Order: sequence, then structure tokens, then C-alpha cells
Amino acid sequence: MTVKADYARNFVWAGELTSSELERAAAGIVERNYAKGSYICHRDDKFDYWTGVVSGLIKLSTIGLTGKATTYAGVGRGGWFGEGSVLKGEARKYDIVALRDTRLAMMNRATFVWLHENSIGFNHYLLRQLNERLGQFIAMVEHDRILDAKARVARNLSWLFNPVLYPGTAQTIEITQDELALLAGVSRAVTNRSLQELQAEGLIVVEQGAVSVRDIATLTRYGD
DNA sequence: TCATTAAATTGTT
DNA sequence: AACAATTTAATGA
Repeated sequence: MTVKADYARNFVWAGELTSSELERAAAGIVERNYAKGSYICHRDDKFDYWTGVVSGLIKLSTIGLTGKATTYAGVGRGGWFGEGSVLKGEARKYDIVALRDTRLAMMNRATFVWLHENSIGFNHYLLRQLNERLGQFIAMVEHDRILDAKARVARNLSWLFNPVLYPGTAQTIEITQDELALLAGVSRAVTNRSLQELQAEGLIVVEQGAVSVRDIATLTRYGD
């Protein structure tokens, strides 16, 4: 199979590009593997790539002066991030950490800017992504102070299921409770209990090494 | 294909 | 953090 077809199958935005645009995009992408637990980029690093998750799982987070970690978002297979930093040419404002062995696709800045300036389909995707992410951040700011552990778990789960950002994602995502605990910033025990309660409420179905979502809408607004 | 073992994950304290 | 129970993966007969 060609690299082009590979991207078209795995990445939503690739499906919105013309054939020649996709060819140009593929030429500007390199892939790289990261081991579980390793840092892909530290805060304030210059990391001039628009980055997608080919396989694995990562989180975007910062560690405050008190040592408490705040996760901004988890990104699973098919998710892309960093458009803000690339567009503005800024250093990253967060750490990027691989929660499990992860393969990333990294598009260089020149290619990203070219797509932004030339591809209508690409901009449609970008706009959707920015809008959706804005909604997530607003919800996070709005509720951060009162979110209990269960709501944090629910919210982090909903990120990974977002049907707008990851339309290809099935109803089931492969994530262990251990990984979800790292994302939500709570203990594994609390994650386990939260998942059982969410399951009892009919929002999800807990499986071995995976979670199925039955009610994404309620899950996203959990804690409201 | 089945049985055994190792490793991973879950549920509980 | 530690422990037991359960599930999955890997191996080889």
C-alpha cells in the first residue's frame, strides 16, 4: 500500500484533501516511535511539527510549581495536535508524554503552512478541530474547581471518543485503567471505582483493557 | 488445537 | 502501595 493510502485511511483530514494535496502532505511527514513513559517534548521546547498519533496514546500536560500535574488533553490513535504552536511559531506550553509505546507522524511547519494557505479541505478540518477543542477547554475551565474524580475520568474518556475529532473511532477504545488514571490524574483505584459507577449509570461498558461508550453526550457533560 | 506458563490488567483493601 | 483474582498472550507439544 502507498503512504498516501495509509494516511487517507488513518487520518480524517487526509480524506478531505485532493490527491495532489495529500501527496504534498505525505512528503512533509516523518514518523517516529516513542517508548512508554518517554517525553516527546518538554514545555518551552521548540517543536515545530504538527503531530498526529499513528498508534499509541499520549497526553498533553504541565507540571505546576507545586508539582501537581494538569492534563490538558489526551490524544489517541488518529488525533492531531499542536496546530497553535506551529502556526504561531511558539514554543510548546505543555509537556508531551507517551503513556504507552507510541508512533507519531510529524508534519513539518512548511508543509502545514502550505496546506493551511492552499487547501480548502484542510481548513475545514482545522476549523472543526479548533472549534471542538475550544469547547473542551471552556468546559474544563468552567468546571475544573468542582470536578470530582469520577467526572474527571468521564471527561478524559470523552476526549478520546470525540466523534468530531475522531469520526473513525469505533464505540470501543483500547485503554487500560492504568493509562486512564494517568490521564485523569487520579489513582488507579479511584479510576476503577469511577468506571464501575459510570457503567452502573449506563454510560459505558467496562471491558478488559478497553472501554465502550454508550452515551457520549452525557459523558462529555458529566459534572455539569 | 490444547495445555502450560508468563505477563498484563483488574478489583479490593 | 500491596495483594489476589482474572484475562490475555506466548510458547511448545
